[in-house]
Amino acid sequence: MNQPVESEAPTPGARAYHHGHLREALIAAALELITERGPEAFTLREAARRAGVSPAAPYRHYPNKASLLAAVAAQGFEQVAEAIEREVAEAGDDARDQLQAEGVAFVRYALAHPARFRTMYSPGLLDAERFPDLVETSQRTHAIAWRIIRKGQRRGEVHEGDPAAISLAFVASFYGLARLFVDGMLAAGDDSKMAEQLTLAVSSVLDHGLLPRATDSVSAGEQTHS
Amino acid sequence: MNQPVESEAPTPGARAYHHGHLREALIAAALELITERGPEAFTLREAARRAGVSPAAPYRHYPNKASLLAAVAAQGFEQVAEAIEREVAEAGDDARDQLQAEGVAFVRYALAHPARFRTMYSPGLLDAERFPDLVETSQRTHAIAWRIIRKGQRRGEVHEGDPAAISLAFVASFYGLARLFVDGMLAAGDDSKMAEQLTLAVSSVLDHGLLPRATDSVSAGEQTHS
DNA sequence: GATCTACGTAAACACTGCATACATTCGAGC
DNA sequence: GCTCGAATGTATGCAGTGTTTACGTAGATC
Repeated sequence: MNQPVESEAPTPGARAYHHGHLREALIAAALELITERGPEAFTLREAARRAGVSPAAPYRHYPNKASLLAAVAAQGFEQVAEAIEREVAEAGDDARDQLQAEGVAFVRYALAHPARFRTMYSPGLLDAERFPDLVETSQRTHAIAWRIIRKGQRRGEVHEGDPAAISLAFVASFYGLARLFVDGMLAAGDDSKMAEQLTLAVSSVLDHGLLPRATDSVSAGEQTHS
Repeated sequence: MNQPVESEAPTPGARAYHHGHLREALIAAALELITERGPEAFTLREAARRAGVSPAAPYRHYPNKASLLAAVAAQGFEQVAEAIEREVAEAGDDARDQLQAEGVAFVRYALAHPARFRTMYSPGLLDAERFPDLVETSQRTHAIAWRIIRKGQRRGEVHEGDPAAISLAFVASFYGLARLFVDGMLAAGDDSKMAEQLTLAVSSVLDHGLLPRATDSVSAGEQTHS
Protein backbone atom coordinates (compact mmCIF):
# COMPACT_ATOMS: atom_id res chain seq x y z
CA MET A 1 0.00 0.00 0.00
CA ASN A 2 0.93 3.70 -0.04
CA GLN A 3 4.49 4.42 -1.14
CA PRO A 4 4.84 0.72 -1.48
CA VAL A 5 8.30 0.33 -0.25
CA GLU A 6 9.91 3.71 0.12
CA SER A 7 13.36 2.15 -0.11
CA GLU A 8 14.85 2.76 3.30
CA ALA A 9 12.48 4.62 5.50
CA PRO A 10 14.41 7.31 7.30
CA THR A 11 18.13 6.68 7.22
CA PRO A 12 19.32 3.99 4.90
CA GLY A 13 20.85 1.09 6.69
CA ALA A 14 19.46 2.04 10.04
CA ARG A 15 16.26 0.25 10.79
CA ALA A 16 13.89 0.69 13.67
CA TYR A 17 12.24 -2.41 14.96
CA HIS A 18 10.08 -3.09 11.96
CA HIS A 19 12.12 -4.22 9.05
CA GLY A 20 9.59 -3.49 6.37
CA HIS A 21 10.75 -5.93 3.73
CA LEU A 22 11.81 -8.83 5.81
CA ARG A 23 10.04 -11.36 3.65
CA GLU A 24 11.98 -10.36 0.56
CA ALA A 25 15.14 -9.59 2.48
CA LEU A 26 15.14 -13.13 3.82
CA ILE A 27 14.87 -14.59 0.35
CA ALA A 28 17.75 -12.41 -0.78
CA ALA A 29 19.84 -13.39 2.23
CA ALA A 30 19.01 -17.04 1.71
CA LEU A 31 20.00 -16.88 -1.92
CA GLU A 32 23.24 -15.16 -1.04
CA LEU A 33 23.96 -17.77 1.57
CA ILE A 34 23.32 -20.81 -0.57
CA THR A 35 25.33 -19.23 -3.35
CA GLU A 36 28.27 -18.89 -1.02
CA ARG A 37 28.06 -22.15 0.87
CA GLY A 38 25.58 -24.40 -0.87
CA PRO A 39 22.01 -25.34 0.05
CA GLU A 40 23.11 -27.91 2.62
CA ALA A 41 24.96 -25.31 4.64
CA PHE A 42 22.01 -22.97 4.62
CA THR A 43 20.96 -21.85 8.03
CA LEU A 44 17.88 -19.97 9.05
CA ARG A 45 19.72 -18.19 11.79
CA GLU A 46 22.44 -17.01 9.45
CA ALA A 47 19.84 -15.75 7.00
CA ALA A 48 18.20 -13.84 9.83
CA ARG A 49 21.58 -12.48 10.87
CA ARG A 50 22.23 -11.20 7.36
CA ALA A 51 18.84 -9.58 7.27
CA GLY A 52 19.74 -7.89 10.53
CA VAL A 53 17.03 -9.53 12.51
CA SER A 54 16.62 -11.90 15.45
CA PRO A 55 16.60 -15.70 14.96
CA ALA A 56 12.88 -15.94 15.60
CA ALA A 57 11.85 -13.17 13.23
CA PRO A 58 11.73 -15.32 10.08
CA TYR A 59 9.00 -17.38 11.67
CA ARG A 60 6.62 -14.44 11.23
CA HIS A 61 6.89 -14.97 7.49
CA TYR A 62 7.80 -18.60 6.97
CA PRO A 63 6.57 -21.47 9.11
CA ASN A 64 9.93 -23.20 8.97
CA LYS A 65 13.31 -23.40 7.34
CA ALA A 66 12.17 -25.55 4.44
CA SER A 67 9.48 -23.13 3.39
CA LEU A 68 11.95 -20.29 3.04
CA LEU A 69 14.03 -22.52 0.81
CA ALA A 70 10.86 -23.38 -1.06
CA ALA A 71 10.30 -19.70 -1.72
CA VAL A 72 13.80 -19.46 -3.18
CA ALA A 73 13.13 -22.55 -5.26
CA ALA A 74 9.83 -21.21 -6.54
CA GLN A 75 11.56 -18.12 -7.90
CA GLY A 76 14.01 -20.44 -9.62
CA PHE A 77 11.35 -22.52 -11.33
CA GLU A 78 9.72 -19.38 -12.62
CA GLN A 79 13.03 -18.08 -13.91
CA VAL A 80 13.94 -21.28 -15.65
CA ALA A 81 10.51 -21.59 -17.21
CA GLU A 82 10.82 -18.05 -18.47
CA ALA A 83 14.29 -18.69 -19.89
CA ILE A 84 13.09 -21.83 -21.63
CA GLU A 85 10.02 -20.17 -23.11
CA ARG A 86 12.17 -17.34 -24.39
CA GLU A 87 14.79 -19.53 -26.02
CA VAL A 88 12.22 -21.89 -27.44
CA ALA A 89 10.43 -18.93 -29.00
CA GLU A 90 13.67 -17.80 -30.60
CA ALA A 91 14.47 -21.25 -31.87
CA GLY A 92 12.11 -21.06 -34.80
CA ASP A 93 9.27 -23.33 -35.62
CA ASP A 94 10.78 -26.78 -35.90
CA ALA A 95 10.10 -29.05 -32.94
CA ARG A 96 13.58 -30.51 -33.04
CA ASP A 97 15.15 -27.06 -32.77
CA GLN A 98 12.76 -26.14 -30.03
CA LEU A 99 13.58 -29.21 -28.00
CA GLN A 100 17.25 -28.57 -28.37
CA ALA A 101 16.71 -24.98 -27.28
CA GLU A 102 14.80 -26.17 -24.25
CA GLY A 103 17.47 -28.62 -23.23
CA VAL A 104 20.23 -26.11 -23.67
CA ALA A 105 18.32 -23.42 -21.80
CA PHE A 106 17.66 -25.77 -18.93
CA VAL A 107 21.25 -26.88 -18.55
CA ARG A 108 22.49 -23.35 -19.06
CA TYR A 109 20.30 -22.15 -16.23
CA ALA A 110 21.61 -24.89 -13.98
CA LEU A 111 25.19 -23.91 -14.75
CA ALA A 112 24.52 -20.21 -14.32
CA HIS A 113 22.76 -20.66 -10.98
CA PRO A 114 24.01 -23.94 -9.57
CA ALA A 115 23.19 -23.19 -5.95
CA ARG A 116 19.66 -22.19 -6.77
CA PHE A 117 19.27 -25.14 -9.09
CA ARG A 118 20.35 -27.53 -6.38
CA THR A 119 17.93 -25.87 -4.02
CA MET A 120 15.10 -26.29 -6.50
CA TYR A 121 15.68 -30.00 -6.73
CA SER A 122 16.85 -30.58 -3.21
CA PRO A 123 15.29 -33.51 -1.42
CA GLY A 124 12.23 -32.78 0.62
CA LEU A 125 11.19 -29.65 -1.21
CA LEU A 126 9.42 -31.19 -4.17
CA ASP A 127 6.90 -32.83 -1.91
CA ALA A 128 3.29 -32.36 -2.94
CA GLU A 129 2.20 -32.78 0.65
CA ARG A 130 4.31 -29.96 1.95
CA PHE A 131 4.66 -27.61 -0.99
CA PRO A 132 1.93 -28.29 -3.54
CA ASP A 133 2.45 -24.96 -5.27
CA LEU A 134 6.12 -25.62 -5.78
CA VAL A 135 5.46 -29.05 -7.22
CA GLU A 136 2.90 -27.61 -9.57
CA THR A 137 5.31 -24.92 -10.71
CA SER A 138 8.01 -27.46 -11.37
CA GLN A 139 5.65 -29.64 -13.35
CA ARG A 140 4.61 -26.71 -15.43
CA THR A 141 8.23 -26.32 -16.43
CA HIS A 142 8.51 -29.95 -17.41
CA ALA A 143 5.24 -29.75 -19.32
CA ILE A 144 6.79 -27.45 -21.89
CA ALA A 145 8.58 -30.41 -23.44
CA TRP A 146 5.38 -32.41 -23.59
CA ARG A 147 3.69 -29.59 -25.50
CA ILE A 148 6.49 -29.29 -28.04
CA ILE A 149 6.61 -33.04 -28.53
CA ARG A 150 2.88 -33.33 -29.17
CA LYS A 151 2.97 -30.54 -31.67
CA GLY A 152 6.04 -32.07 -33.31
CA GLN A 153 4.32 -35.42 -33.58
CA ARG A 154 1.33 -33.93 -35.30
CA ARG A 155 3.63 -32.28 -37.80
CA GLY A 156 5.78 -35.32 -38.29
CA GLU A 157 8.83 -33.65 -36.80
CA VAL A 158 9.00 -35.99 -33.85
CA HIS A 159 8.77 -39.73 -33.94
CA GLU A 160 5.33 -41.04 -33.20
CA GLY A 161 5.11 -43.16 -30.13
CA ASP A 162 3.95 -42.73 -26.58
CA PRO A 163 4.47 -39.02 -25.96
CA ALA A 164 4.78 -39.74 -22.27
CA ALA A 165 7.78 -41.96 -22.88
CA ILE A 166 9.40 -39.52 -25.26
CA SER A 167 8.77 -36.64 -22.94
CA LEU A 168 10.12 -38.57 -20.01
CA ALA A 169 13.24 -39.55 -21.91
CA PHE A 170 13.80 -35.94 -22.83
CA VAL A 171 13.29 -34.56 -19.35
CA ALA A 172 15.30 -37.30 -17.69
CA SER A 173 18.23 -36.77 -20.04
CA PHE A 174 18.62 -33.06 -19.51
CA TYR A 175 17.75 -33.17 -15.86
CA GLY A 176 20.33 -35.90 -15.39
CA LEU A 177 22.89 -34.00 -17.40
CA ALA A 178 22.31 -30.83 -15.43
CA ARG A 179 22.69 -32.69 -12.17
CA LEU A 180 25.88 -34.36 -13.30
CA PHE A 181 27.30 -30.94 -14.06
CA VAL A 182 26.00 -29.18 -11.00
CA ASP A 183 26.91 -31.89 -8.53
CA GLY A 184 30.47 -31.83 -9.79
CA MET A 185 30.41 -35.32 -11.20
CA LEU A 186 31.58 -34.07 -14.57
CA ALA A 187 34.80 -32.16 -14.77
CA ALA A 188 33.37 -30.18 -17.66
CA GLY A 189 30.95 -28.56 -15.26
CA ASP A 190 33.56 -25.96 -14.51
CA ASP A 191 33.94 -24.89 -18.10
CA SER A 192 30.63 -23.53 -19.31
CA LYS A 193 31.81 -23.40 -22.91
CA MET A 194 32.67 -27.06 -22.87
CA ALA A 195 29.52 -27.90 -20.94
CA GLU A 196 27.41 -26.25 -23.57
CA GLN A 197 29.11 -28.23 -26.33
CA LEU A 198 28.52 -31.44 -24.42
CA THR A 199 24.90 -30.48 -23.96
CA LEU A 200 24.51 -30.03 -27.70
CA ALA A 201 26.22 -33.33 -28.30
CA VAL A 202 23.84 -35.07 -25.91
CA SER A 203 20.94 -33.38 -27.62
CA SER A 204 22.14 -34.75 -30.91
CA VAL A 205 22.47 -38.27 -29.55
CA LEU A 206 19.00 -37.97 -28.12
CA ASP A 207 17.69 -36.87 -31.48
CA HIS A 208 19.13 -39.70 -33.50
CA GLY A 209 19.39 -42.47 -30.97
CA LEU A 210 22.15 -44.77 -29.90
CA LEU A 211 21.61 -47.31 -32.61
CA PRO A 212 23.13 -47.10 -36.04
CA ARG A 213 20.85 -46.00 -38.79
CA ALA A 214 20.48 -48.30 -41.73
CA THR A 215 20.12 -45.35 -44.08
CA ASP A 216 23.45 -43.67 -43.47
CA SER A 217 26.25 -45.77 -42.19
CA VAL A 218 28.42 -42.71 -42.60
CA SER A 219 27.16 -40.29 -40.04
CA ALA A 220 25.88 -37.15 -41.62
CA GLY A 221 25.07 -33.97 -39.84
CA GLU A 222 26.42 -34.94 -36.49
CA GLN A 223 27.49 -31.43 -35.72
CA THR A 224 24.92 -29.69 -37.88
CA HIS A 225 23.42 -28.05 -34.86
CA SER A 226 26.37 -26.61 -33.09
CA MET B 1 35.00 -50.43 39.50
CA ASN B 2 36.13 -54.04 39.43
CA GLN B 3 33.92 -56.32 37.40
CA PRO B 4 32.99 -53.14 35.64
CA VAL B 5 30.11 -54.27 33.56
CA GLU B 6 30.25 -57.97 33.46
CA SER B 7 26.50 -58.56 33.72
CA GLU B 8 26.54 -60.79 30.67
CA ALA B 9 30.11 -61.74 30.15
CA PRO B 10 30.43 -63.75 26.97
CA THR B 11 26.83 -64.15 25.93
CA PRO B 12 26.41 -62.90 22.40
CA GLY B 13 24.46 -59.70 22.09
CA ALA B 14 25.59 -58.34 25.41
CA ARG B 15 28.71 -56.31 25.09
CA ALA B 16 31.25 -55.13 27.60
CA TYR B 17 32.96 -51.87 26.84
CA HIS B 18 34.50 -52.95 23.61
CA HIS B 19 31.91 -53.36 20.98
CA GLY B 20 33.94 -55.48 18.67
CA HIS B 21 32.26 -54.69 15.39
CA LEU B 22 31.39 -51.07 15.88
CA ARG B 23 32.62 -50.12 12.45
CA GLU B 24 30.18 -52.45 10.73
CA ALA B 25 27.46 -51.91 13.31
CA LEU B 26 27.56 -48.21 12.60
CA ILE B 27 27.14 -48.78 8.90
CA ALA B 28 24.19 -51.03 9.60
CA ALA B 29 22.65 -48.51 11.97
CA ALA B 30 23.22 -45.71 9.49
CA LEU B 31 21.60 -47.67 6.72
CA GLU B 32 18.63 -48.47 8.93
CA LEU B 33 18.32 -44.84 9.87
CA ILE B 34 18.46 -43.41 6.37
CA THR B 35 16.01 -46.06 5.23
CA GLU B 36 13.57 -44.93 7.88
CA ARG B 37 14.01 -41.19 7.72
CA GLY B 38 16.06 -40.36 4.64
CA PRO B 39 19.69 -39.34 4.30
CA GLU B 40 19.00 -35.73 5.28
CA ALA B 41 17.64 -36.77 8.64
CA PHE B 42 20.61 -38.97 9.33
CA THR B 43 22.35 -38.19 12.58
CA LEU B 44 25.63 -39.49 13.86
CA ARG B 45 24.38 -39.48 17.42
CA GLU B 46 21.31 -41.49 16.57
CA ALA B 47 23.44 -44.02 14.73
CA ALA B 48 25.65 -44.30 17.81
CA ARG B 49 22.56 -44.68 19.96
CA ARG B 50 21.33 -47.56 17.83
CA ALA B 51 24.69 -49.21 17.97
CA GLY B 52 24.48 -48.91 21.75
CA VAL B 53 27.46 -46.68 22.07
CA SER B 54 28.31 -43.19 23.22
CA PRO B 55 28.03 -40.20 20.86
CA ALA B 56 31.77 -39.84 20.59
CA ALA B 57 32.51 -43.47 19.84
CA PRO B 58 31.92 -43.29 16.09
CA TYR B 59 34.80 -40.85 15.83
CA ARG B 60 37.18 -43.69 16.59
CA HIS B 61 36.26 -45.23 13.25
CA TYR B 62 35.13 -42.34 11.09
CA PRO B 63 36.65 -38.88 11.16
CA ASN B 64 33.27 -37.24 10.72
CA LYS B 65 29.64 -37.68 9.85
CA ALA B 66 30.14 -37.48 6.11
CA SER B 67 32.67 -40.26 6.03
CA LEU B 68 30.29 -42.70 7.66
CA LEU B 69 27.76 -41.84 5.01
CA ALA B 70 30.50 -42.28 2.44
CA ALA B 71 31.07 -45.79 3.72
CA VAL B 72 27.38 -46.54 3.23
CA ALA B 73 27.55 -45.03 -0.24
CA ALA B 74 30.62 -47.05 -1.17
CA GLN B 75 28.79 -50.28 -0.40
CA GLY B 76 25.99 -49.05 -2.62
CA PHE B 77 28.23 -48.33 -5.58
CA GLU B 78 29.73 -51.77 -5.29
CA GLN B 79 26.32 -53.36 -5.13
CA VAL B 80 24.99 -51.48 -8.10
CA ALA B 81 28.08 -52.24 -10.16
CA GLU B 82 27.70 -55.89 -9.30
CA ALA B 83 24.03 -55.89 -10.24
CA ILE B 84 24.78 -54.19 -13.52
CA GLU B 85 27.59 -56.54 -14.43
CA ARG B 86 25.38 -59.51 -13.65
CA GLU B 87 22.42 -58.35 -15.70
CA VAL B 88 24.60 -57.22 -18.56
CA ALA B 89 26.21 -60.65 -18.65
CA GLU B 90 22.80 -62.26 -18.83
CA ALA B 91 21.62 -59.94 -21.56
CA GLY B 92 23.46 -61.75 -24.30
CA ASP B 93 26.01 -60.39 -26.68
CA ASP B 94 24.31 -57.53 -28.44
CA ALA B 95 25.38 -54.10 -27.27
CA ARG B 96 21.90 -52.73 -27.50
CA ASP B 97 20.56 -55.45 -25.22
CA GLN B 98 23.44 -54.92 -22.85
CA LEU B 99 22.84 -51.20 -22.63
CA GLN B 100 19.19 -51.75 -21.97
CA ALA B 101 20.08 -54.26 -19.28
CA GLU B 102 22.43 -51.77 -17.70
CA GLY B 103 19.88 -48.99 -17.67
CA VAL B 104 17.20 -51.21 -16.23
CA ALA B 105 19.52 -52.63 -13.60
CA PHE B 106 20.57 -49.16 -12.54
CA VAL B 107 17.05 -47.82 -12.18
CA ARG B 108 15.91 -51.02 -10.56
CA TYR B 109 18.59 -50.70 -7.94
CA ALA B 110 17.59 -47.11 -7.26
CA LEU B 111 13.98 -48.14 -6.78
CA ALA B 112 14.86 -51.09 -4.59
CA HIS B 113 17.17 -49.06 -2.35
CA PRO B 114 16.03 -45.47 -2.65
CA ALA B 115 17.51 -44.25 0.60
CA ARG B 116 20.89 -45.73 -0.17
CA PHE B 117 20.73 -44.45 -3.72
CA ARG B 118 20.06 -40.94 -2.52
CA THR B 119 22.92 -41.27 -0.09
CA MET B 120 25.24 -42.37 -2.87
CA TYR B 121 24.48 -39.31 -4.91
CA SER B 122 23.93 -36.91 -2.07
CA PRO B 123 25.67 -33.57 -2.37
CA GLY B 124 29.08 -33.33 -0.81
CA LEU B 125 29.90 -37.00 -0.94
CA LEU B 126 31.05 -37.34 -4.52
CA ASP B 127 33.87 -34.92 -3.93
CA ALA B 128 37.24 -36.08 -5.17
CA GLU B 129 38.95 -33.92 -2.57
CA ARG B 130 37.24 -35.51 0.36
CA PHE B 131 36.45 -39.04 -0.81
CA PRO B 132 38.64 -39.95 -3.76
CA ASP B 133 37.95 -43.65 -3.37
CA LEU B 134 34.22 -43.13 -3.51
CA VAL B 135 34.48 -41.00 -6.60
CA GLU B 136 36.63 -43.59 -8.26
CA THR B 137 34.17 -46.36 -7.40
CA SER B 138 31.29 -44.36 -8.81
CA GLN B 139 33.17 -43.65 -12.01
CA ARG B 140 33.96 -47.30 -12.42
CA THR B 141 30.23 -47.93 -12.42
CA HIS B 142 29.65 -45.33 -15.08
CA ALA B 143 32.53 -46.66 -17.13
CA ILE B 144 30.66 -49.89 -17.81
CA ALA B 145 28.50 -48.06 -20.33
CA TRP B 146 31.52 -46.63 -22.06
CA ARG B 147 32.97 -50.10 -22.46
CA ILE B 148 29.79 -51.52 -23.96
CA ILE B 149 29.42 -48.57 -26.28
CA ARG B 150 32.95 -48.86 -27.63
CA LYS B 151 32.53 -52.53 -28.25
CA GLY B 152 29.17 -51.91 -29.87
CA GLN B 153 30.64 -49.31 -32.15
CA ARG B 154 33.36 -51.66 -33.34
CA ARG B 155 30.73 -54.22 -34.14
CA GLY B 156 28.39 -51.76 -35.76
CA GLU B 157 25.75 -52.25 -33.12
CA VAL B 158 25.99 -48.71 -31.84
CA HIS B 159 26.02 -45.59 -33.91
CA GLU B 160 29.48 -44.26 -34.57
CA GLY B 161 30.16 -40.86 -33.19
CA ASP B 162 31.92 -39.44 -30.19
CA PRO B 163 31.69 -42.23 -27.63
CA ALA B 164 31.99 -39.67 -24.87
CA ALA B 165 28.83 -37.96 -26.04
CA ILE B 166 26.95 -41.20 -26.47
CA SER B 167 28.10 -42.47 -23.11
CA LEU B 168 27.19 -39.20 -21.45
CA ALA B 169 23.74 -39.22 -23.01
CA PHE B 170 23.21 -42.74 -21.79
CA VAL B 171 24.39 -42.12 -18.25
CA ALA B 172 22.56 -38.82 -17.94
CA SER B 173 19.31 -40.35 -19.11
CA PHE B 174 19.20 -43.21 -16.66
CA TYR B 175 20.67 -41.24 -13.84
CA GLY B 176 18.09 -38.55 -14.43
CA LEU B 177 15.32 -41.08 -14.65
CA ALA B 178 16.40 -42.78 -11.44
CA ARG B 179 16.49 -39.47 -9.64
CA LEU B 180 13.07 -38.48 -10.90
CA PHE B 181 11.73 -41.72 -9.49
CA VAL B 182 13.61 -41.67 -6.24
CA ASP B 183 13.03 -38.02 -5.45
CA GLY B 184 9.32 -38.55 -5.84
CA MET B 185 8.95 -36.32 -8.85
CA LEU B 186 7.27 -39.08 -10.80
CA ALA B 187 4.18 -40.64 -9.40
CA ALA B 188 5.17 -43.91 -11.03
CA GLY B 189 8.05 -44.17 -8.60
CA ASP B 190 5.71 -45.86 -6.16
CA ASP B 191 4.76 -48.60 -8.55
CA SER B 192 7.84 -50.57 -9.43
CA LYS B 193 6.06 -52.51 -12.15
CA MET B 194 5.06 -49.32 -13.88
CA ALA B 195 8.45 -47.77 -13.26
CA GLU B 196 10.14 -50.67 -14.97
CA GLN B 197 7.91 -50.33 -17.99
CA LEU B 198 8.66 -46.64 -18.19
CA THR B 199 12.36 -47.40 -17.96
CA LEU B 200 12.10 -49.77 -20.89
CA ALA B 201 10.16 -47.18 -22.82
CA VAL B 202 12.83 -44.58 -22.15
CA SER B 203 15.48 -47.06 -23.19
CA SER B 204 13.65 -47.57 -26.45
CA VAL B 205 13.40 -43.83 -27.09
CA LEU B 206 17.08 -43.51 -26.36
CA ASP B 207 17.84 -46.28 -28.81
CA HIS B 208 15.95 -44.84 -31.72
CA GLY B 209 15.98 -41.14 -31.01
CA LEU B 210 13.33 -38.50 -30.83
CA LEU B 211 13.29 -37.78 -34.53
CA PRO B 212 11.18 -39.67 -37.02
CA ARG B 213 13.04 -42.20 -39.13
CA ALA B 214 12.83 -41.76 -42.84
CA THR B 215 12.99 -45.50 -43.37
CA ASP B 216 9.96 -46.60 -41.43
CA SER B 217 7.26 -44.09 -40.81
CA VAL B 218 5.34 -46.92 -39.24
CA SER B 219 7.24 -47.78 -36.14
CA ALA B 220 8.48 -51.31 -36.25
CA GLY B 221 9.79 -53.22 -33.31
CA GLU B 222 9.03 -50.65 -30.70
CA GLN B 223 8.26 -53.22 -28.09
CA THR B 224 10.48 -55.93 -29.42
CA HIS B 225 12.57 -55.81 -26.33
CA SER B 226 10.12 -56.04 -23.53
C1' DG C 1 -6.11 8.94 21.89
C1' DA C 2 -7.26 4.02 22.79
C1' DT C 3 -6.94 -0.28 20.81
C1' DC C 4 -6.08 -3.98 17.61
C1' DT C 5 -2.93 -6.38 14.98
C1' DA C 6 1.27 -7.19 12.43
C1' DC C 7 5.85 -7.73 13.30
C1' DG C 8 9.69 -7.67 15.84
C1' DT C 9 12.84 -9.38 20.30
C1' DA C 10 14.50 -12.28 24.27
C1' DA C 11 15.01 -16.37 26.29
C1' DA C 12 14.74 -21.08 26.48
C1' DC C 13 14.55 -26.14 24.90
C1' DA C 14 16.10 -30.07 22.78
C1' DC C 15 18.90 -31.19 19.51
C1' DT C 16 23.25 -31.52 16.58
C1' DG C 17 28.58 -32.27 15.12
C1' DC C 18 32.70 -32.39 17.11
C1' DA C 19 36.94 -31.89 20.47
C1' DT C 20 39.26 -32.99 24.59
C1' DA C 21 40.35 -35.59 28.63
C1' DC C 22 39.89 -39.84 30.74
C1' DA C 23 38.81 -45.05 31.29
C1' DT C 24 39.05 -49.71 29.78
C1' DT C 25 40.54 -53.56 27.32
C1' DC C 26 43.33 -56.18 23.89
C1' DG C 27 47.53 -57.96 22.31
C1' DA C 28 52.80 -58.03 21.95
C1' DG C 29 57.06 -58.61 23.95
C1' DC C 30 59.61 -59.58 27.78
C1' DG D 1 52.14 -64.22 33.44
C1' DC D 2 52.94 -59.36 33.61
C1' DT D 3 53.59 -55.04 31.80
C1' DC D 4 52.77 -51.51 28.76
C1' DG D 5 51.36 -49.21 24.66
C1' DA D 6 47.77 -48.90 21.23
C1' DA D 7 43.07 -49.34 20.18
C1' DT D 8 38.67 -48.29 21.45
C1' DG D 9 35.34 -46.95 24.38
C1' DT D 10 33.05 -42.98 27.86
C1' DA D 11 32.10 -38.37 30.01
C1' DT D 12 31.80 -33.85 29.43
C1' DG D 13 31.65 -29.58 27.23
C1' DC D 14 31.31 -26.12 23.43
C1' DA D 15 29.29 -23.72 19.79
C1' DG D 16 25.67 -23.70 16.78
C1' DT D 17 21.04 -25.24 15.09
C1' DG D 18 15.50 -25.23 14.40
C1' DT D 19 11.69 -24.00 16.82
C1' DT D 20 8.48 -22.34 20.63
C1' DT D 21 6.79 -19.17 24.07
C1' DA D 22 6.18 -14.91 26.25
C1' DC D 23 6.74 -10.33 25.68
C1' DG D 24 7.66 -5.54 23.48
C1' DT D 25 6.78 -2.07 19.80
C1' DA D 26 4.81 0.45 16.20
C1' DG D 27 1.61 1.46 12.53
C1' DA D 28 -3.37 1.41 11.18
C1' DT D 29 -8.24 2.02 12.53
C1' DC D 30 -12.01 3.53 15.08
